[in-house]
Amino acid sequence: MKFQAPRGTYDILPESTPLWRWAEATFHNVCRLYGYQEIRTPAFEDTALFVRGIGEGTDMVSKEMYNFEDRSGRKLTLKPEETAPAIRAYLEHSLGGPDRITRLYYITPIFRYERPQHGRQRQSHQTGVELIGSPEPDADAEVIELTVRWYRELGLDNVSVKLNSLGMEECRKAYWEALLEYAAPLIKEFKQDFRERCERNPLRLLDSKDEEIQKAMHDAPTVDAFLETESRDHYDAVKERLQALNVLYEEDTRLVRGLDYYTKTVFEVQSESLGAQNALCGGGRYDNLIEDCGGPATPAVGVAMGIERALMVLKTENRTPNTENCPHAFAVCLTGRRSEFAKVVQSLRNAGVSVETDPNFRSAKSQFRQADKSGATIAVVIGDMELDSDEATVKDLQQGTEQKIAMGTLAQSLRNRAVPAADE
RNA sequence: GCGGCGGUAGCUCAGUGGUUAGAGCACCUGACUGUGGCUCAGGGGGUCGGGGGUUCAAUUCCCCUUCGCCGCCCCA
Repeated sequence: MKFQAPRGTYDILPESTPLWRWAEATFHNVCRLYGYQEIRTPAFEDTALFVRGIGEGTDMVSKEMYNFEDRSGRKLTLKPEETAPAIRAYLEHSLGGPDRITRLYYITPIFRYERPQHGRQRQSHQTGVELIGSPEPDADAEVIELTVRWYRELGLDNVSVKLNSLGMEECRKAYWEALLEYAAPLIKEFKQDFRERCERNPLRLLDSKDEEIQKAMHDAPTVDAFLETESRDHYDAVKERLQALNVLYEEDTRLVRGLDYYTKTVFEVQSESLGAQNALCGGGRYDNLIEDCGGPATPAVGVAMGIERALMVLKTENRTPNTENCPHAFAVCLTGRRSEFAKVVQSLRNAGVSVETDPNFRSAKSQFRQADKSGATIAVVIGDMELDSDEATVKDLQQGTEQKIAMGTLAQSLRNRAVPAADE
């Protein structure tokens, strides 16, 4: 085999596309319940958009981006996330304003140059929403509740949200310093690369999986002590709203997200069935991003959910729904008069009956075998006999029974037996 | 980017330093000159991931590479 999908990419084959369409359809429906409108943006953007939006020091920007130059030297990047592009489009087309509420949602591939492993690809797919224009805790709660609702619709009904508040810039700075101060005596013993990471973002000290570091940081100061009143009140109100809505959450003062733009609320949903890549989604408030992208100061909150990871959990928990996509009828051709056969099939399709055929016109046995395997519930037999008598032979593939039906009423008769069409 | 494990048919996997590399499932054909699922008989399909080395001889041993998996980092 000469060609294969590039490293970290993979094909979604016909056996699983119905599952994907189902997952996406549930997301479209959930978003509609809240009045979110879909947005689709290009696969690539100016590199600077991500550097600005996500933060220069983040791993995502410093080592995970697919950067390239086009023929005229423009610096471009395959999008590693959708929030920055969505905000760019929002500003570029004036979809809202600081005094208006704008609700956007998306389903998109994203690209990150990482070492692939289970649950982590170089191209993956995310659903997500952005609620723009509200500083209120009710907006945070809406986004979190929407997230949980999608998981529930997918059949993951016991997800628990990890919740934290990072506060605003001032308090974050103070907290960073306190953290570094606490860790100063320990930090010398850490490995070089980890030390550097801590200098870029001391919050990294908190969520390391290294046991030594975890032990050392056990008694480290936590953010909540540093939250200024406004963030404190906001955080309390978010929790109160979630309680009112019966959304389960766990406070986690160690919850840190890898993107610089978050302010105040951050949240994540995790699953044990995922292994090391245990995050199902990540989100939070980003009150400064829009201004940083050149727009007017506008508060916003959003979430991004990994489609692969949601499907992985369904799979490991054996809860994938039955989403097969079968033709309704299989037309068996037992005549050399192929044009006449083709016209019968066409008339059925014109009437909305899905019909599969064997373009190779193999033996009757073979065509019935194919009909069986296609999943069709009905075989329509068209041979010389049928064409001459103007009556099709219709076989029920489950029962094995046959009957003659006049060509004129064939389509109507098949439609009456039709299973409900797959929702599109 | 770092460390560890792996790659034999479309899929799941046997196998051996030495003739034409196997099984199950899947696929195709036939047993019925126009009838599927069950059964039976036959058939197609593999550069043993790729390259190099050791050897009289490599799918098997060694090195490199590629892809996957696990962990770290990080994240969806």
